[in-house]
Amino acid sequence: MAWRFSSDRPVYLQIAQRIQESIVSGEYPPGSQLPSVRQLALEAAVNPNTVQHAFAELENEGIILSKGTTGRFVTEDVQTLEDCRHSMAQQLVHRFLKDIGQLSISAQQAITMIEEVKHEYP
Amino acid sequence: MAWRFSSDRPVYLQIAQRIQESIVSGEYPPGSQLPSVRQLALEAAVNPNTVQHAFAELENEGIILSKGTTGRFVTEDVQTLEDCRHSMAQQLVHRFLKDIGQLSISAQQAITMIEEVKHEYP
Amino acid sequence: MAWRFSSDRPVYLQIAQRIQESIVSGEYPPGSQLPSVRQLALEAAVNPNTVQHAFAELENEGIILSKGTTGRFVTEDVQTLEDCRHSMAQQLVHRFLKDIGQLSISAQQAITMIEEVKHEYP
Amino acid sequence: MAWRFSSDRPVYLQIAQRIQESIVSGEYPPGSQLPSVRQLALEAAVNPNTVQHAFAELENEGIILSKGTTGRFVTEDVQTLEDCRHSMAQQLVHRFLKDIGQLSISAQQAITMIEEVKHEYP
DNA sequence: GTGGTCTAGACCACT
DNA sequence: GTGGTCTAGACCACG
Repeated sequence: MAWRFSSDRPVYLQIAQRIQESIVSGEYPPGSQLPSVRQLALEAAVNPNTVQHAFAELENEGIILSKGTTGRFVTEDVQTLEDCRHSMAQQLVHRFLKDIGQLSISAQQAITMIEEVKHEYP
Repeated sequence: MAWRFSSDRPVYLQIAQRIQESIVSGEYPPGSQLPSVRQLALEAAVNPNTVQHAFAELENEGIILSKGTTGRFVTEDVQTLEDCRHSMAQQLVHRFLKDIGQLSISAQQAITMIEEVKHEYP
Repeated sequence: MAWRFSSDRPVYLQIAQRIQESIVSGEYPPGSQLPSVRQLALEAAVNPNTVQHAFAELENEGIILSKGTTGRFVTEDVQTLEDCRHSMAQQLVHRFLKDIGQLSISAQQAITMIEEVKHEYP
Repeated sequence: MAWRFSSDRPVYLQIAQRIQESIVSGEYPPGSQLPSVRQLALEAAVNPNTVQHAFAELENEGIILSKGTTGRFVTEDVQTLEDCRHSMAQQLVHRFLKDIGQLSISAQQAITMIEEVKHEYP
């Protein structure tokens, strides 16, 4: 079944991000093989070129690498993956503080709100 | 200039949310008049019916009210607005904790990350 | 008139290299505008997508940047350009020493040969 | 496995050059027999006539000679081989100085760069 | 069957 | 007119 894409960002970036999320969340461990371009294209219901573009993006960031005709693999460089995870997290934090700031809620107040519900999260 | 809408939710809800954000952020103070359906429809480049639908949604939540042919106004009931602001904030908090949790980052760690950057936010 | 491409490397890389050479040689000074994708595609007699790919490569290296719909420009960061020039030169040096080494000529002998003809070069 | 040829020069010249390189690099010593036309044609995946043409070129330069039906042999005239090696080397030197000159690097600077890395080469 | 490259042509937004 | 994105489909080299 086709994936859902929002229309405000390029599809290839959304695909790249989904793959990236799958990688940092451990779905594809370091060194493991990723789905093929064609398979992902089928799954996401987009053109193979679009998936290629997405992979190129991730290869550029160094978190995946292409082994010629064998397929694409998650990097085994755990440090790179860790850096990636950290930068994604920081991005989420900044976006959160910006969004909640527009509701006139300070970072300190946000922390308080998190304290109140944090028991619901691991 | 047409607004940008993501394709995964009804446009009228996205419009409603934007108006709601404008209200709780103080752009439209309590008791103030909102733009007309036609003006908003023009601005967002959507059908006036869609804006109408969005307004109905907000009226339903009680944060705006229609004064017949005079136009639509933000409620003067500060408590309602405050409730709305609070629920929006809580929604942001939960979504944030869910998203960052997928990066294997606990709520406590999230707080630590916020502490580190909170000086950048008011 | 169509450019000439060797068949042993991707066309988009050859285009990227030609542009890069034009930039470091000063044909396109720092901050200057580059030809448009379509114009280059016409000139090189290739598909616009191929030129796009070439530009993306250079943008990736940071020596050019895209100003939205205004066009593409050479970076004004002279240091980046200098780094680029230096790395290209080193690449030439290594390839030269490798090639001439296959003729059983040592680096020292190569230097001697250059000394003998260097008056012909500025 | 077919050889790779660039499309900007006649294939027979490219084959001639490869053979020439193999000879001056010592792969085929003075007086030794060269592979047959048919074998080379197979190896390079080209028409035997093309290889014939390449051999004629080298025969013309005097670095190989045909012994009737026995096959083709590298000349035993070491001086001819030496001349050939020298002219190939000079060609490399001139091309190197031209290329690196386009990066605004003088012959003298080129020598300096070679000095810095020459320990990596025999 | 894999990734990679390239073409042809389309649509979009305007940084 | 610009860059950017996307589709559809083709060919290649590699094992």
